[in-house]
Amino acid sequence: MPVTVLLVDDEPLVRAGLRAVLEAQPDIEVVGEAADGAAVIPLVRQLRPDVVAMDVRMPLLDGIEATRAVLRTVAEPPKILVVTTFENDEYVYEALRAGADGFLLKRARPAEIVHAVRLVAEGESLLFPASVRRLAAEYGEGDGNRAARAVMERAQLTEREAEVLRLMARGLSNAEIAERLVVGTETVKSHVSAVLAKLGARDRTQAVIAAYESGFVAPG
Amino acid sequence: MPVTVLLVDDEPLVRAGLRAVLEAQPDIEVVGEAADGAAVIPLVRQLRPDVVAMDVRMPLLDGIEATRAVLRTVAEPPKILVVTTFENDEYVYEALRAGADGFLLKRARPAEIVHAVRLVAEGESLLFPASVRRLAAEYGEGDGNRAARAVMERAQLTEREAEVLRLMARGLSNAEIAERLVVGTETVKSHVSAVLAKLGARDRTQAVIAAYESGFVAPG
DNA sequence: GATCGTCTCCCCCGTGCGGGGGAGGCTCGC
DNA sequence: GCGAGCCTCCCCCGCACGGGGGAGACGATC
Repeated sequence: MPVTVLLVDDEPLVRAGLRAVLEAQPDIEVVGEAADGAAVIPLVRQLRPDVVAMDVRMPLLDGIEATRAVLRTVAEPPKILVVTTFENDEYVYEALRAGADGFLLKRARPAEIVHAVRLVAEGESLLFPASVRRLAAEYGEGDGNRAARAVMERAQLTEREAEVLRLMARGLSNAEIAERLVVGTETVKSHVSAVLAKLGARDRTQAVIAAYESGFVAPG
Repeated sequence: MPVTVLLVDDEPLVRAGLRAVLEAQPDIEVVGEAADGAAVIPLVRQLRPDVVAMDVRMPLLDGIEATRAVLRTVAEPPKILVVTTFENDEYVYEALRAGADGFLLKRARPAEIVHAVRLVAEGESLLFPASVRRLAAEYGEGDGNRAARAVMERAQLTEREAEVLRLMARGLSNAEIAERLVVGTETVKSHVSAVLAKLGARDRTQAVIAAYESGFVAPG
């Protein structure tokens, strides 16, 4: 059974782009489109998508309000993936507070977009740490950090995973972590993979960046 | 021609350990030992070692004063590698300010110790980022950070290398950095290798940690 | 008793990474 | 003119890493 997606964006071009990227995957199916947040609720009720890819800036009802509305009124709501255009970062953590499961920059590569859809469909919350870093760097203090912190809290790492992430953030290799925790390297690899998936990180470097950006570990 | 090393530590056991580790390498030769900082200067003049591995805490003349004395009085002074026992972190950045080229925890693995000696012998300054992180975590704010910052300043990254490190700290892969800088991936690999060598980092994750710990990049 | 989540360990497999070399072209300063 | 430093690109090579599977043991929860 494929992952079903509903696209919500006021720009037809963006919808077409997302559709092209997602439908290229055999396990993802775009079941509908909407041009405004106001149209989302009936469509969600009718189509029962697994994931809603939702723009934040839209006329009538923006992505944040639409997210709140969906989560408030729909039983077994879909996962909400907030799509942002890079300029409107302050909306991002608002959306996360509203209950969105992750966000994504429009300028992300196709592979990243596909990855994001699959991850939220599986119930993982995510962000791309590098994206947060970029946002934070370009729009003053605070917001990017709050967004990252919000995602880290939502990441729901288990105790063991958090322990592994802390050791990763101290520069240890898998073998060294295994030695430290007195377990096998395969076990460590399992935990590392879980951490990467939950944080939406591609590799251990991005995971460590997320740890710093979110305040999970602090410099100095 | 092998790298020649002078060992300076008041504990014979530590000297014996360092000697065993270093002499196991065909390209490293321990040419002398001293039990106190006061004996260092004549020995340096006589033996002309490439590297002095110096403990910080010693009777009569500590490692910091000994470092200052050597650099002040000897022409073409050797590289100074400060060996610390983990408890005395506040001495570390003092030693770096005094002109030491790097430091090393006694509990480092043999391979790391050898690596450190080779690096400083080649003229690179270094530290082990994970070690700094550890120090900083265990002894409040400031000191570890200052030590890391001092090393980062001493690392003398070129403009290009600094640019590459910034992109590494945003989670980009070598291929992505190459794309961004409009150069080949082999070029990026060269820069990355240079950054790792200068920072004494084993992999890109440790380099990013060093970047955060030193304030080279800042979270939020 | 059955289910779920966590922690543990195992397999295969591709590839990005990093070490080890080398080399040409460029600018700058001596 | 000549070297030093930097940037660029190339080769070979081993390995840690990470994806994608699966599976057993344990405790908590239902």
